[in-house]
Amino acid sequence: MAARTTTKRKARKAATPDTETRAKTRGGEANVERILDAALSVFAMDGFAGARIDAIADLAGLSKPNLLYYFRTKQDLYLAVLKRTLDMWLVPLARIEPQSDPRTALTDYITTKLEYARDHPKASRLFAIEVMRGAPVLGKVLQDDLKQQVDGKVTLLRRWMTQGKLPRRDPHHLIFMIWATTQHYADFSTQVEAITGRTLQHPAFFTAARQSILDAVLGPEQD
Amino acid sequence: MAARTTTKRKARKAATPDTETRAKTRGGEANVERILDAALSVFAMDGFAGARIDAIADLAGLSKPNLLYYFRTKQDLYLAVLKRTLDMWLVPLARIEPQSDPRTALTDYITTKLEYARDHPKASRLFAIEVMRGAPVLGKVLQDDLKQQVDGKVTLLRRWMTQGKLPRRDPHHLIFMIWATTQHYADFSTQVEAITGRTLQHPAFFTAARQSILDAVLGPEQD
DNA sequence: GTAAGATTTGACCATTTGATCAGATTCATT
DNA sequence: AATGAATCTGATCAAATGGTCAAATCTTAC
Repeated sequence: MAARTTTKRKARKAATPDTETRAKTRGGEANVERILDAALSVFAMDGFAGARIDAIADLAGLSKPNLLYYFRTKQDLYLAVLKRTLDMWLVPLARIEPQSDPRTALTDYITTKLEYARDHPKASRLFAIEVMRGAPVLGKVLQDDLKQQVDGKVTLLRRWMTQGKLPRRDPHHLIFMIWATTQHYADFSTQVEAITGRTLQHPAFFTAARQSILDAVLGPEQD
Repeated sequence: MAARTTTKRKARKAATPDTETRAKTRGGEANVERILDAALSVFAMDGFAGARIDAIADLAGLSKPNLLYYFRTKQDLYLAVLKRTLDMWLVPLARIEPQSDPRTALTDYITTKLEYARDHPKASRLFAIEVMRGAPVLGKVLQDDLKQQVDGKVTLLRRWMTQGKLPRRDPHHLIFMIWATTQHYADFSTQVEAITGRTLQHPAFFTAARQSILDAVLGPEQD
């Protein structure tokens, strides 16, 4: 077992180092990214408690002590991964602005979220795991940053609805519905694929999912 | 630590044994249920790899060897918990039948799913964790039982839509939307509460969530 | 009451895991 | 080439973990 681990690492190191941008940056920075990628995979799969540093190190192609040279504890690493992913997570919502056309803004938002679910399913699962655990790390961020942003969008949506530019719905639940449905395709891709045989990777499937959400959120009128 | 564990257990045992139906059934059977409840809590929180047998035993008020007397391995216990929850999970969908009124059937289904999310959030999270891990245990069940059931409902929904009894939507994505939104309130209750300050426990909040989903699924016409 | 079985426990074990550390190796700069 | 800092490794540790076991305690049937 220990032998296999060592073998794996040596294999990567012995392999051509030109595949990655090894010479471009200092070794350290490239390693940090490799570690964060590996950590995302493992944390998203096994959760914080279930994740093993060895597994992350192996996946990153480093020895365990070497990984701990960059991140001193498992907690630090978990925090760093969450932090890195958080920005990407909050950006799309901010693009719903007062001067936007309501239906266009929501269409773009849904499309972006679905693309994100397609292209970054692990990040989606990481957040799911963190939030399902009661958000011990992100709790503050949810209550502060996220709540504030959502509050803003809720009043904006409400205004648009009052002006008849959007079908009347509870704005909070509307947002939750968008989050839930889009993330569902990432978090439950196993189930989705077991039932339909398709993934968001299929363009037609992606389009159908997108249209379904749009119909549900924007009502019957076509866009 | 070991001291605290022992204390905890002794505390429960020393406490009034009349609270639970201790005398009714043989101790063993009552313990099995207590273990399964505790296991559900812990597995739903920490996942399979992260769950600690000690934690489950403590929560169930038993010693670790005593728990292992009922379930010989962690795997066995995990399987038993999943199995116990699975039935409850699949029942509501079956109640959508050809002779049902389409809109009533979907309304009932959504209501039931949302009630389930409110009353059994841990079960919902357990499934979420299992599926997110790639469904290593439930994989077969998803591909066989669940797929077959869904296929049946999909054709039924499609027929109803052809007959104009339901708004035209992709039936698969319609079902996913119902699953995603209802489960969202269970799995992400932390986030939902951080943003709205409410839970499905609030009757008004429950009703609003229910109505939002109904509006999205059934279209604008009131029921 | 007592024997047989069911249940419970404390002690214990092998393995795994997060983390440490001293020393080796590599790298950049002069 | 030499120096100092950055990076990396093998060996190792203490704690935790899943699981075992023999013995103790409790139940039940006679």
